[in-house]
Amino acid sequence: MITTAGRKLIASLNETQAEAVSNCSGPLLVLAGAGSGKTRVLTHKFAWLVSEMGVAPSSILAVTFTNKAAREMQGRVRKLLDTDLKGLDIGTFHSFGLRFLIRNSKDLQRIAGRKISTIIDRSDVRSLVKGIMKDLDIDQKRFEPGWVIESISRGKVEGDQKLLIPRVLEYPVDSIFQKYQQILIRQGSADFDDLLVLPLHLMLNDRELLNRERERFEWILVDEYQDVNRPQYMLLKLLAGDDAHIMVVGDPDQSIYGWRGADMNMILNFEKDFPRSRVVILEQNYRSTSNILGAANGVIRNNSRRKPKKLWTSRANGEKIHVLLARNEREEAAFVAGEIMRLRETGYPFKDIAILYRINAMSRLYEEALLRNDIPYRIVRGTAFYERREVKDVIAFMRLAVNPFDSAALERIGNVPTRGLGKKSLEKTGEYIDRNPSIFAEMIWKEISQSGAGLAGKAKQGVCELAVHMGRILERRTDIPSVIDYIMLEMSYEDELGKFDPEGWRERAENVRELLSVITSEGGLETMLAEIALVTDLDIMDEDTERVSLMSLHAAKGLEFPAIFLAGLEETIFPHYRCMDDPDNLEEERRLCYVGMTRAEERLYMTAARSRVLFGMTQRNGFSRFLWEIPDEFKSTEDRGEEESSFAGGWPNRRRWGW
DNA sequence: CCCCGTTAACTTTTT
DNA sequence: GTTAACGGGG
Repeated sequence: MITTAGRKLIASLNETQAEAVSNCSGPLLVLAGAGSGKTRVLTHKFAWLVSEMGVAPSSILAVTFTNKAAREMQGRVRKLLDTDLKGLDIGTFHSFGLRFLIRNSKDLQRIAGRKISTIIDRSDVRSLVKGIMKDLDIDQKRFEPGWVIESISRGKVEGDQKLLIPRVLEYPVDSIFQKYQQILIRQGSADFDDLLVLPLHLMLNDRELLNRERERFEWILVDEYQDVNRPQYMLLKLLAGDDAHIMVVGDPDQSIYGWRGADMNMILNFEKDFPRSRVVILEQNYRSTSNILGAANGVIRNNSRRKPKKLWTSRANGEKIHVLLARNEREEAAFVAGEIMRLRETGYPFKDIAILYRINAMSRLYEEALLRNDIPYRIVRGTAFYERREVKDVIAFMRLAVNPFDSAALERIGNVPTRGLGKKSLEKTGEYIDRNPSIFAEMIWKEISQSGAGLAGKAKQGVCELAVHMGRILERRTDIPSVIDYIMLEMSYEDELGKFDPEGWRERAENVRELLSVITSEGGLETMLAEIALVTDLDIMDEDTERVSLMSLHAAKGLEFPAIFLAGLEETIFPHYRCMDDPDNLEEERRLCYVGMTRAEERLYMTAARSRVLFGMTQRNGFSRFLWEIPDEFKSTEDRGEEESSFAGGWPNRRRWGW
């Protein structure tokens, strides 16, 4: 029996969407092609569960990949249910993990002997690993820190979560890992992987805890299932239990995070993993014109490992894909800017337009072209907003205040503004803190402000001052705006910004204030610090401003724009040279291209340059194979031809031959 | 011990 | 063009 409310919920859906929403009899896999209404299905499912199945909203766990997706889902669910629901558990895997660890912190201490006060991000991990490598005398040229970090992460993620030991590692990663882990535990910090692995560890070792968590969630909804990695999968499996009230939504063709450990097999094997499961395939695309869809299908068709799926649309053909083969990257960028102006005249506001590229290093080129044409833009870096120096500094002040054992924070801002604490003194201070018998931050800072941490002279004075400041921050811990004021004014960090960056300090100070708008200040300093690490640039982008968006293809996942420029379509850039040797990686690149193309609703431009100056070198790499994979019927190619050789003198790094 | 200049190296994608 | 590491002067 379906209620009126239920009928209303379903009325706006097509047949397969409705099937996905109303079928609650067992595990459900929704294969949702690009633009087929996947978020719609998720939100309606949520509402259906509440209004038709009588499930309490708080016992539905909904996980997404970005905070932005979570927020959007939350908003749409609220609207559908037309209530002011509290306790909606919609968030990212990582924020779920974090909240899990917070609410089970006693068990975390008991079972794993760990306490989480800080989440460390990529750059923290980087400096930590580099420091360790230095200590262990490991050549950073032979073993790139980036590679080491990746190996550590892989080791952790693919390890034995019950025993909490990594996969077998080789020298030198094994010894670095050990030290790394030791430091994390001592500092009371967790990396991103810990947020997934530690909850698993707890549930695998404590039956009662597992049951408690299982009972919490009657239903589980998962977005972007094609991008889950092993611990995420295990988490879901464990929480779902035998009766498996779970619906996952995803598209294998949009799996683009394999390099980060995402495993497409999870979605390909769903039916085997979850017995008695059903599959619903959404193939009608509501987003793009049929030319765009045809072109995208033409590209993705070249992948061998996929579930065949034929997306279709009832929309008109629309314009053909405009392929531009430019002479050089400057011409390409100028074309993009010019075309944007033209589009605007034909009725596309700037906010409907996006430029996508494979590597962030390319953003500057298009940025400059837009600047020259007075086109407003914003760059969306997928990376953490708080990786901006000023934001990071301010957070480091707070982190250190709350957690004196956070040596990364100490090193970062112990001497900011300068107070006579050099590298050596900071090191000594760190050691002194580690030896401190107290575990309470207040007492540690108080003690140091009197003792001077065993230092002498100027350094002693400096460390006392630092400790006093830290104490003051703690006193304000429930009032975050006042903490920020204290740091900016009393600790004269604002002056410091002015010294460091005389032109941009105003904007930087503004960024710090922006921090306040991102965070929920209830819950005080500690909660905020934990959550802030999970907030990215993407999450604070304001959609309504009249600006063109610039972002990497990865950052564009889940977004859509009426007009899209896909730039830099040249071999070794896209596909990227580090992905070209291995067929699996190449297929991921192709999926990335597919993702990019299907972001477009009406207009799609794909541009390439015969020669490109990148990283200070002129390269001629040939046009991307993806361009040739687009069937001719869907594209119109504009070839600007060869560069005139008489201008060859203008190329400083031009190779002598090779083309 | 700190600061500032220089040089050198290096550039995928990110929760 | 950019940031990180290094070395010499204060």
